[in-house]
Amino acid sequence: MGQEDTKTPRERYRAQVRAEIKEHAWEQIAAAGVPALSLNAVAKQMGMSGPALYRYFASRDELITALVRDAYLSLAETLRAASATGADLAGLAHALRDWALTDPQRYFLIYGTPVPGYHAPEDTTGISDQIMTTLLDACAPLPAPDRSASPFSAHLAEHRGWAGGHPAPPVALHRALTFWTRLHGVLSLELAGHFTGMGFDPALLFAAELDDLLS
Amino acid sequence: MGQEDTKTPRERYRAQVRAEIKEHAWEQIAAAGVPALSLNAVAKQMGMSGPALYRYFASRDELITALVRDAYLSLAETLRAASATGADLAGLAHALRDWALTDPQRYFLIYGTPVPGYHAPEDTTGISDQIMTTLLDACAPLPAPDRSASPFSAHLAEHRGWAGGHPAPPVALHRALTFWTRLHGVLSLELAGHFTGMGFDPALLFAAELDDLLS
DNA sequence: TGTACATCAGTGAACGCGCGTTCACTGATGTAC
DNA sequence: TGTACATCAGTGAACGCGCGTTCACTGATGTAC
Repeated sequence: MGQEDTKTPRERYRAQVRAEIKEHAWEQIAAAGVPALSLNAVAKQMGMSGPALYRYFASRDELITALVRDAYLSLAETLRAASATGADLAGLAHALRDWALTDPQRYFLIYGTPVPGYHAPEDTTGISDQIMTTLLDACAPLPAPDRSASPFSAHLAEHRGWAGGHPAPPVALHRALTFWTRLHGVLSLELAGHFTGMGFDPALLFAAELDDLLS
Repeated sequence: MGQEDTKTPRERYRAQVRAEIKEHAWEQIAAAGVPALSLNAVAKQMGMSGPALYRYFASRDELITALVRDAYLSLAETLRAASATGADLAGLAHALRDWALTDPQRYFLIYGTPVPGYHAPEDTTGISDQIMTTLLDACAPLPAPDRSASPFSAHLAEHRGWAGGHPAPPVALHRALTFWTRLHGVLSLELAGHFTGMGFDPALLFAAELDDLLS
């Protein structure tokens, strides 16, 4: 029953073409957003005929699902890698910001406007658990904030299912959550261009929010 | 040169049909998002032929632009009305949350994923100025926060163009900005469904963020 | 090493669809005398 | 109050388009003996 651990040339080729398709799909998304993603356009860009792509993705939706999963994985891996090289919470914050600025539409594919009917594939919950674990690991060693434990921290202590059994204290749970929501708040508005023309430096606002999280 | 102040029946009729078109457009957007908005589908829903809508909107883009402006106006008016009835910053926060929960896709039409090419019409900047003024009015009378003035507040003091000449002190500018970004962070993640299955109560998280803003 | 066969990537034609938008028109509503 | 004319809302046909997707096929790549 020994399974072959080396991929056949065909398998390698398939994986490579799949990757190339996703590459071009990302370019299209970056240029005009998800709604403009078209299988035929991707095929044309690759010098192939439209139907050829159906050897690699069963449908447009399956391609998008693969892109969503890849985006999630990329973010989780980016944070995990930063954490592995000794980054603290501030390091994670900047890794997150850099990742988001690299490709705003990739960020929005995860955290942007949801399509009312669509539900993300199930395995993304596992990946966001992994992200949460990385955040909680970075929050746990921090000293408790100035203010005494909030009522919401108490609420979190009783509803910590999302932490996946992580032994972080309530204040760490609270901090990880606000790390997520506050930085998302600043980042998403910045990426969407809502700060342009306002005059201040978005990077400084981000830094200020981060500072507040660490205090 | 006296201009008639009473609208002709035809003008009244036109305004009413325009409103009805937008009404149906909102229903479609609520059901399947902006990309699914189709002039023909709206017309069919109204029992009209497709081309008839071109008497009221020059193109699909112009209809969307009108919807964006209406959404902005609705939010600004909601906050202004709350403020006029004596609401403090906490009152504005809850008015904002209620407004967003009423129609998530309307919220996302303003603050959601941007379409790379598209730029909002210019008059929206005037409306968001109005929103900012309402926020600043509510922030001005609050006592300075515990922590001393942050470096970012100093930065804002020198880059206060977005405040439209409002005489609020730097800490108020900072508070109005974080009011916006933090509540948007919590709200947008909640509306996008990123909290579902996590176990905690999004309303309590919102309240906790608001509490922190007021301290 | 060479031949016979199976696998499978990619093509081209075709389908049905709904989209935004134009155009020439009909018929009702409003205006002027 | 009645007639003649202008305005304009709405229709139906039509255009061109690009989409996702299917299908029967060709030809190259890999496998088995």
